[in-house]
Amino acid sequence: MNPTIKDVAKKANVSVATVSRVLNNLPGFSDKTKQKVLNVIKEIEYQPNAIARGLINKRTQTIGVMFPSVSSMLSSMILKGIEQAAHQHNFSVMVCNTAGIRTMEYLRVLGEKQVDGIIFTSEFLKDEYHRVLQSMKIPVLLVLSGSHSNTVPYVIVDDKLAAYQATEYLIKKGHTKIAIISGTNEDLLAGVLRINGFLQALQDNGIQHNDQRHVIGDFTFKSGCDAMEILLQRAPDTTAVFATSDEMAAGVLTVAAKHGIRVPEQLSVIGFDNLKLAEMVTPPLTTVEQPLIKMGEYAAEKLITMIETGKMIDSSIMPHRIVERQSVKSLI
Amino acid sequence: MNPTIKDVAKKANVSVATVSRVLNNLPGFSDKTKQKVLNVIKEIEYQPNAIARGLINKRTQTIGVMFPSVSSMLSSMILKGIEQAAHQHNFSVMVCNTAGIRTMEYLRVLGEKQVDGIIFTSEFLKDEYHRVLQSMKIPVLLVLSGSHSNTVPYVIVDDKLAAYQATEYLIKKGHTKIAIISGTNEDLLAGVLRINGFLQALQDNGIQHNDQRHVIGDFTFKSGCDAMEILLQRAPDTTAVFATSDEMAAGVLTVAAKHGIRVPEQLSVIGFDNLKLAEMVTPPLTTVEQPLIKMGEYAAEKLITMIETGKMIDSSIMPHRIVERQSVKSLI
DNA sequence: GTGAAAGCGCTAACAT
DNA sequence: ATGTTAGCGCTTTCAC
Repeated sequence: MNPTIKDVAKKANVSVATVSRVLNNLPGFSDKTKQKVLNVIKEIEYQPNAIARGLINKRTQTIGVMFPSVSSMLSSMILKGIEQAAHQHNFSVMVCNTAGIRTMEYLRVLGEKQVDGIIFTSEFLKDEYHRVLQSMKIPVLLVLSGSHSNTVPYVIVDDKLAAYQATEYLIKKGHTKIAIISGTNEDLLAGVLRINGFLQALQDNGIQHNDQRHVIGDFTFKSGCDAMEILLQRAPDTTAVFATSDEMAAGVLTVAAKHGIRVPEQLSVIGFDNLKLAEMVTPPLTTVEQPLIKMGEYAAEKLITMIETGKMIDSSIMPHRIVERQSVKSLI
Repeated sequence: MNPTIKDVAKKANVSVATVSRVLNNLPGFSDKTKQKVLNVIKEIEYQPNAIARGLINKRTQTIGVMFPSVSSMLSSMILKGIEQAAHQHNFSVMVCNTAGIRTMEYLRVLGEKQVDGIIFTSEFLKDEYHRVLQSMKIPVLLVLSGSHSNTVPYVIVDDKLAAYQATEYLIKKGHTKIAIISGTNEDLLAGVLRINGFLQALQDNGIQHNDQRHVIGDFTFKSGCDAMEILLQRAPDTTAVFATSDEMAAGVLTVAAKHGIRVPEQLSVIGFDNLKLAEMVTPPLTTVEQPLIKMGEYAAEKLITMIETGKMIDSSIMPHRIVERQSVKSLI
């Protein structure tokens, strides 16, 4: 059996209360007792039991993080940020790969495990989830996602503006035959918002949008490939494509290469996310950066603030920026 | 306050013991009491408190996973497998991003949090770590890593054989001027073993190795780029390169493109890992696959077996295979 | 088949 | 400054 607080109390000839006091730095012990206790702790290699602590404190110092897909490059960046910040504040993180389906089950598990808060990523917070989250009475934060409720704070970038600027970037380089490979309109954030930003930029610059230049994907590489094949059929005179995820942009690159279309000479492409992938493809991808690690850090910090103060915090829009690499050519 | 077992006992007019019995399906209650209890549970939305359970059962149903880098594509694949299997067996997973430095600290945290077992990935298990792990008296499993101890089971691929076969693959395609971009010799697994496999294959096929064709990297994209630049200086007549990670292989591709060297026409390249990245680069990368998700799943299952049975399990070598894509050209 | 009670390892009154 | 004690929410003897 591992030594308990009783063992150190006994060996140090003090009460468990005193040991607890020095352990938690509460007032009420002399320097000599402190030393005595500390020595015993070291000697018998005592480690406090966080489970016992949690039972009484009603705090487990752990947060749960839900991802639809842990293994995506996007998720792992966010996770990195979350983990970093959480650890700094003495919290641990439990990961849940919902695969977009086991969400309710995980919510139950996290509830039973008494996590102090939950971060929800990349998946719209359905009302169904929101309800159980409310009954759990713990803080929740959304990263790269939204909800119908205005009581759940989120951390996102301004998707519409970012898409607007990406499109404008292409326009400023002299492109007018611009295509978009986007998510669906049902996707309330990364879907519609980016489409709208794109459309708006075209309109503001007096460019007529041609629906043949809009293909729907699902943010994955595969869907980017498929979308590009379709685009090549429908609008072969396109000179630039805005793919609303780097993975899809990589698909565009792959299919372009397959068809002997040179990027950026014959076709310009701009992505979205700035994953590590973006600099690994050929040519390196110009893209809209979402500060994913920062967003994760920020989210964890905000969540922990909510946990510790019990107060709501505001949602935040994080800054995006265009990272210029070599996949866009200027026509002028 | 959340309802406790007492609340359901009271409301169902039974003792807490009985509630506990039906909760855990222990013998000793009639069908009617069971129904009564179950109804109350549903009615007041009672959820057992896993923390209280853990305190008494000495089992938290959670495992800790240590990664030197959570955000690497390799780690996230393994994590996906671990998470999947863990969840299936009713375990949760706590992730720890050691960044190769906070390991000892995390070990302490995991100990205090009373995790039931630990999976250690991609980082050699130093004796220092091993000692504290032993004092924790919980099962440990290594994935893609090793230790000096033979009491810690691991899950790996046969790195030497895999490297041998990758090299042989190149040789069979008629290549003789083969370079390797590898990890260091200090890296006891992915480092030396792959180098040795490479060397052995050359030797077995009567090909003289030229040290100018060996450049050291650290498995990252950046190091692959740097290594490729060096290689181009030192041995420009190389016709094929074996990069012992896909990320480094991607670096080779990038630098080759920058120098106008066409792959695979002028230079063949084979990678290692088969990350998603491998099919996203241009040209799609021929590579040695490590079944990362499977390895994660397998590791979690084995660890859980150890936790539940208290018995040691054997180490396992998982099958690798060469995935042929388009980065290698046959010279014959 | 069911209940009373002890206790897991700790913290937090409340005494002294 | 330090000790005693009552729980936190649960499981598990041991009675009945």
